[in-house]
Amino acid sequence: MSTRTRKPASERKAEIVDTAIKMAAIVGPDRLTTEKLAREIGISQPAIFRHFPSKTNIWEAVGERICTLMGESLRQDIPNDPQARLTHIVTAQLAFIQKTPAVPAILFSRELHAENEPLRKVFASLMAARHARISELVAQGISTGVFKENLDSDDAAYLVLTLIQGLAMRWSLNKQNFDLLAEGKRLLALQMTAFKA
Amino acid sequence: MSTRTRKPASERKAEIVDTAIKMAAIVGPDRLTTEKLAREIGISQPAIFRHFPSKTNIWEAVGERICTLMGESLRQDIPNDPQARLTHIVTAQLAFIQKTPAVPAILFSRELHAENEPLRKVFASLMAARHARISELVAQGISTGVFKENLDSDDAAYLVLTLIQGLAMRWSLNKQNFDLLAEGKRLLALQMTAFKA
DNA sequence: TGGGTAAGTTACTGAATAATAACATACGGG
DNA sequence: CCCGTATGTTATTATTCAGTAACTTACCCA
Repeated sequence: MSTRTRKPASERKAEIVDTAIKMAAIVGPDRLTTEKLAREIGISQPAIFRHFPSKTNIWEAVGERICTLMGESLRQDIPNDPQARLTHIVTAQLAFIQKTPAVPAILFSRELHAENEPLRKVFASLMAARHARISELVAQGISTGVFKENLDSDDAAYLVLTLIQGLAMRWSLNKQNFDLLAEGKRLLALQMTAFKA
Repeated sequence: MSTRTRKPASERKAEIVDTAIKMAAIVGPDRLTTEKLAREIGISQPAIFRHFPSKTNIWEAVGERICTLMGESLRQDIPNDPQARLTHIVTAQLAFIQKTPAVPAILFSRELHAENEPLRKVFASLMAARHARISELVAQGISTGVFKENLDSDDAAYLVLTLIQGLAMRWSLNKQNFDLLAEGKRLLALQMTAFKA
């Protein structure tokens, strides 16, 4: 009685998704088999298919879950001036990546994108939304006079996005062996000098 | 006689490597099977193994080949002033990626890195060399007074590298659907305003 | 409290894929 | 010109993997 042998579907589904996210960062998204996933959870491999009709659906659920998590991580947007906001949004993004290294792992996985169009779309729209948000902040900075007038806010936003992505990639390839946040803050400060009036 | 049915080993080996590079960009490095490779070349699948003891060795040869190609692509270094040189090196790099899209594909393939340590090292040292080169150019720019004195040349070099990588990734994920060179030049120009004295 | 169902099990299948074995022949050097 | 070997071939294997089939039982609720 104390040792529960089964779990309700909703709970088990969430467990599968969370475990997939956790393990994707370790073994790589495409090398994560249903067998490994099941073993980590402590159930048999076919039990996975009680909860998802196919492996593809697990990845779609992972995409949705990461969307939710990422949305939450940016809910609080405290600072007032655009420059501080920009720093804040980049910092939050890097912190999220540090806590959820599966994100760059999945993002960099060309195979997953090739195989799973819905997942690709989820991440593409995540990136587009992020770009729009940053671009908007830059535009605010221009109008309040902290950024120079002839700055293209879309270009600036791409540079910032690229900074996040490039840094995440270097961090990922170097086995996560430096302080992502510290490095990000320093480089962003330098980056923003290109924007200033 | 006109239709040669066999090729000398050296030629066939090179053909296998070149075809692997070509196809890695299309189907993704990890989805490239020996069967697909052989079919593209026009030989049987086991024929591949006359020339390479295992698939891993093909990827190592690919790494070496890309090293060579990339080295060649940067041999001519015409401009004199550091700023133009920086532009030139970035442009050359982007042009190379445009011509050899397998490079970002392989670079972003976490699976390959996980499975093939020698290949990971090849690419890591390629990136390190590129960083050193850019950092050196920035340092020259500082000493000749076009870049500001308090600029950290390593940080600046990371920003430039990150620009290349991030751009390559966006280009790769967006199915190579914009002008990599034009976008790169424009963003680099903006980026460099952060470096100027 | 007992019965139906949801959540699990073991045993299995078929497809994909790297690699091997055994056999065949093109072709270059003596 | 012809022989040996380098470069192929077809047939086959072992493994890994997603997914299915058939059966089992824990747990909830009437």
